[in-house]
Amino acid sequence: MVGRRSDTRERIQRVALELFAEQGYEKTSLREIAERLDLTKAALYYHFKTKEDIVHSFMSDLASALDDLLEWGRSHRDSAHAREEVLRRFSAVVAGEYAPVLRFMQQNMPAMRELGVKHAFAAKIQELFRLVCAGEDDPATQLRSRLAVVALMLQANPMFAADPETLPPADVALRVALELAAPRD
Amino acid sequence: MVGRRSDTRERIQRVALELFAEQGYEKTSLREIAERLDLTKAALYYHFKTKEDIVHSFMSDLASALDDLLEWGRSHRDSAHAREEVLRRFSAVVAGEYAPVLRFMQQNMPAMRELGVKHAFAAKIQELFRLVCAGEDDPATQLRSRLAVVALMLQANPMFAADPETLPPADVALRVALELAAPRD
DNA sequence: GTCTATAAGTCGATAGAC
DNA sequence: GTCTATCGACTTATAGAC
Repeated sequence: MVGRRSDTRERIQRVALELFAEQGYEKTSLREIAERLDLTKAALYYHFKTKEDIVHSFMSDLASALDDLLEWGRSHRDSAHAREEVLRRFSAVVAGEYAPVLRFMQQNMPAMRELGVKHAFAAKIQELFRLVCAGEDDPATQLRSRLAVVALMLQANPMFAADPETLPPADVALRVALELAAPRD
Repeated sequence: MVGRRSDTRERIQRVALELFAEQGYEKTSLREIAERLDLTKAALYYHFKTKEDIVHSFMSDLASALDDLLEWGRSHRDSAHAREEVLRRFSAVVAGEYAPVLRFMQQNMPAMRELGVKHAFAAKIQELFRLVCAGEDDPATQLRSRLAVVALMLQANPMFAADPETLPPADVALRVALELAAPRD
């Protein structure tokens, strides 16, 4: 609030995220983002140094949220309850305010690679896998643990919804994820 | 074999598929594809009318394979054994010769939408979901059925592999998919 | 079938006025 | 903070020689 003369910067972020996810990063031009906001390209360049900079701005927010999550997970290792809580918190991240960012990523993997943000994100997801599978080395158990995480991420992807128009409720995805990560009997 | 003067057309398809999956459809120029094959752009235009045409050429091959699969599934409805066989055949498709096409799709969803091939593919996946979940309407059961399909599709996506460099063996993915689609006890 | 050359357009980014 | 105007570097696609 303090010192904020206008919200143009955040409006650019929101519109860019939406268009990048819908049409793809490369296919979305700065001209199109500017037109949507009744601005010119030059105005965009006042708020962001480059087109890539817009992506970095919201990717670093997500990275911080994931780092907090992983830090909590690391400090509560080797507890079944903690593994469940990690899934719960991850579900809250991907279904909450960061859902548009998750959607952008799933729709723009090649762009993420070129912008140099894919590797860092992949590393965080890999650590999440390790926290959830908790040292189990049976390949099937590991795959189920990864699917638990995927079940939550897929909430941001309309393609895999039951009804293509309506994403499944977050609590269903969380319940299925928890049972996938639970030890077999 | 008969009538094939050269294999240039297939070499273009293979290289384009690889580059599209790696760098993205928009980011890959016809110049780059031509250079990789020691050809010129103009030579590409002899074999394909447009850049979009290259994509359509391998997407229609995959569509035929999926249509065969769905046709078989429709004619063997309401049998648990048939539902398992559908998953087995789908696994063979996505882990076999069509794996590069699946990988292209997962990396280029926005491009697929714009090329007008996304909707047809999404419809086939939705029908596959319906065949696998076999009329169950419990949301959790439906989500598990979708995850069975996703477990198989993810074989084409290195991001979700246990070891980022090595995709999990197809038989593990199939086994987990089968148990996800099986009725609960 | 493959080439050279070029048309026609879009893009990201910058300079400088206000 | 936002504008107009522009630059240079691409891109897809075509024409026509060989």
